[in-house]
Amino acid sequence: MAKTITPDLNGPDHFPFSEAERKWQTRWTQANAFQTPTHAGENKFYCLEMFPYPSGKLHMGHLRNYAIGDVMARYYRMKGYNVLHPMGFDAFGLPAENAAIKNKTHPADWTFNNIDEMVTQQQAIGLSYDWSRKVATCHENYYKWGQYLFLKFWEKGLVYRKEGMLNWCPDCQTVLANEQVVNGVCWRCDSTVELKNMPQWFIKITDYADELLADLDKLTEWPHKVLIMQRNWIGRSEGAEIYFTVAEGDLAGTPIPVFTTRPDTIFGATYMVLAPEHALVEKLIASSPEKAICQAFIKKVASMDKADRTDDTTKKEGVFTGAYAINPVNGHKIPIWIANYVLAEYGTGAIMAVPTHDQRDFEFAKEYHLPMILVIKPENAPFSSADEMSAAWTESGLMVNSGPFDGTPNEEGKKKVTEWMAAKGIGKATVNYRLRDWGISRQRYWGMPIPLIHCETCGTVPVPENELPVQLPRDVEITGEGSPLTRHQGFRYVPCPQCGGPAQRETDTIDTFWDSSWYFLRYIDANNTSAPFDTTLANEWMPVDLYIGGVEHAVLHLLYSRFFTKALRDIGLVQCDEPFKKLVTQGMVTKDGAKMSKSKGNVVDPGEILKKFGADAARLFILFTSPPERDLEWSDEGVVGASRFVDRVYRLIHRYAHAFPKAAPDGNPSEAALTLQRSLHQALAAVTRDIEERMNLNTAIARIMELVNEMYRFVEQGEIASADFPIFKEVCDTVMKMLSPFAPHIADELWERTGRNTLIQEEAWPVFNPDLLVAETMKITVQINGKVRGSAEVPLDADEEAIFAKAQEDPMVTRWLEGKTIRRKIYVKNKLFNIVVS
RNA sequence: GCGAGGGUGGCGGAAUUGGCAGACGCGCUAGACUUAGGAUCUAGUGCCUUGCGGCGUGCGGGUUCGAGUCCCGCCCCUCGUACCA
Repeated sequence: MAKTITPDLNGPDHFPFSEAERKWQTRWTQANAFQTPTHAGENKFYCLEMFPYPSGKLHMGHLRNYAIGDVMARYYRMKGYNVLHPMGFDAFGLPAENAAIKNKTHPADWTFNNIDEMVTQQQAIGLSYDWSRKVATCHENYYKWGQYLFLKFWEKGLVYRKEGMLNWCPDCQTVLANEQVVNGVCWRCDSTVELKNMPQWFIKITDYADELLADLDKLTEWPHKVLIMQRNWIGRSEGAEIYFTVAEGDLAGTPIPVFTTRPDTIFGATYMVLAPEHALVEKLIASSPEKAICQAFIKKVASMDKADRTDDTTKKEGVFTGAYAINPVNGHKIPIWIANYVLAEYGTGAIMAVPTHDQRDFEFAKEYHLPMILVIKPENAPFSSADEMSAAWTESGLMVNSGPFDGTPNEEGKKKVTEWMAAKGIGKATVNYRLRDWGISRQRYWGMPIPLIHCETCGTVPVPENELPVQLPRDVEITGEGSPLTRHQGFRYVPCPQCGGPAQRETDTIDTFWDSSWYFLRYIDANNTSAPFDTTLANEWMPVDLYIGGVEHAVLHLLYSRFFTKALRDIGLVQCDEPFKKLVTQGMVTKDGAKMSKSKGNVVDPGEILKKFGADAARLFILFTSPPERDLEWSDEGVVGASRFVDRVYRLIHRYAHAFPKAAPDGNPSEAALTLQRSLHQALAAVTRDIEERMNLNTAIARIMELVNEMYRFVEQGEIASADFPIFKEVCDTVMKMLSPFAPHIADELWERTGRNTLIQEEAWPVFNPDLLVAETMKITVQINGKVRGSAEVPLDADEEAIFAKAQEDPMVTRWLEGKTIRRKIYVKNKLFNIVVS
């Protein structure tokens, strides 16, 4: 009678997750299990999830984001990498001020309380962060260095001040953020929001436009979608600036530059259009008979909010100014119009209109009966003059009616015309960007004070480095109207650092995107008190190897961070050109097909799920249900499935745990055990590849589930032969290890139950044995005319003849071959055998 | 309009380079057990057909021994963007 191992069926049927979570989270903390070494060393992996705004409550999107990051961090730790996996809080911003008004709390108290609550929730998920590196952007120790970097940007000439358009509520007497303008009216008092010109601080991100665009090509591990969004956002277009001039009157000869991407059509410019806000408009209409009509039109356009004005259902409208311009290439006198379809912010705010070759100009010209001249004529054109055109021709063709350029292919003409104009001094080649400089001034309290002082005699003076931080005063009155800092006498009125005379502090705070543009560098050296971060350490750890977050940050945050990195490189603080090597944009978590939101009432609180099913089940479900990049539909039933799986694993291993310590080789293992061992190595190979190469965490989990199902089939009889037990133990141990990045609590719990006194995460990620991946025989699918009709079990690497012979033993195959002539045999090695018959 | 992504069972999703479509999970059906639980276990579960078999990856064509996968032409959905001169 062979010796056997009997299961202990008295153990618990369910994984006691509450106790286990408490126990292991405490142990991990006590052991400093996730503390990252200061230096990156040979093998480093910087794994980062976008830090949250501390609203006080985690939502499913957070859970998903952190679960994905945690699996990757834990996996690479087991692979022997030094893993930097930090967490922090993007803690400045408007909600804190709103809460302050609503609840009569101080923004600082509200924010720090929320941070504490969120940390508690994050810890409850079992996330493996190095908490000693936690940052909060509203903390003095952080924003001191944000101010320091601001001064470095200042020295580098990247900061300037100019008038900028802001949303202004005339009733509240305050500047509003774009988000506070709802359908063109103030969110609080419903009065119509005006655009107001106010001096603001800007950062010269446009200096880096070309590099930001060109280096997108280096980001080979970013989602294609994000690269395209950034490319469009930067919006580079090559073209020409052409100087039209005012034809007559007081302003005669005054240049009106236009930007065009179609210099080849310049001979077809039959009128020009200025944006209603164009600086020259007021002067042009001053003595015009059309003055009143123009002023009414300008007022009408100004009162429209931007969304309405740019809506594609809005009709193109315009009025004649009464003034004329000279087309510099042919001296033609053309009328100057103003119209709603020309934008002040793009190009020069003025266009030359070529109705024959621009659809918008075409429609406008038809509407207002403006002249048209055909200047690009395609071969076999269905029209021979402008009158016959039913739409603008925007494709290629030969230039006509274009003086010296007649007959030139228009693509060639673009360059030739530009050179010709440049030689005559009436135009030049130019590159235009949609990207504009970054306006960073915010007339708010809860943000980083901008470290500048305005002195009547010295002008704008930076706060000396040794006086940083410029502290955000606590004793302020927050009413929601105006900036509290302007009312704070002690903060506002200070002596000039240069001349000692009376001066005023800048009372604007900085855009919170400033804070989030360099936090990944601070994590590297989070407790440094003499610099924002140590450059040597930053060079060791950067770039972030894996950055995970929502796609909603595709342009702003991710563009600003890229810009910051490049600027800091030029300042000499880091070496890398790009901050994030691989970017993963996780999909939304939806319920009933819609994004979870309070207004839709479809919010599922992760806290409830954690309480009910435990952290491991919650993590497994959210990772298993959808691949990271796709949207995830929440299902209450689905999480039950994950919880069942956790219990299944727990029961299976727990029942045999007693035998683990004394497991020893004892005779030859059975065929069934060897098969199980082979499945293990196949699963391990697949899981490793799924995590590391494809980041398909859903299929990785599926493979582990499959293996566990097979283990259950193996132990169906309950007893395991002693000879088989070492293999069974190997399978269990590997399952625990493979599971540990996904479900760390149960992994450590079972690791302990099976007699270990180490943490499972200290184990190396198991390596599969290629020799164990394949069996001695293989099953070849047999097709006849491409349809599966049978199979052939043959020795490994059997040749074609052998397989064909074996295939004919299958009665189904013989039946389908009967009376047919074999035309062809196709063998796909180790996979499939197709017999073509007729 | 433009740009990008996607369309596979009742549902979420698998299918690595063209090679057994539907892994894994949910749900459902039947049964076992029972301290009656959101417990556990067993069997089944794409559609049509009594069976043989046939049909099946948005639609229509094509290439191929073989197509969810490649090519051509459509349709639909989601996201981003929006008069960018």
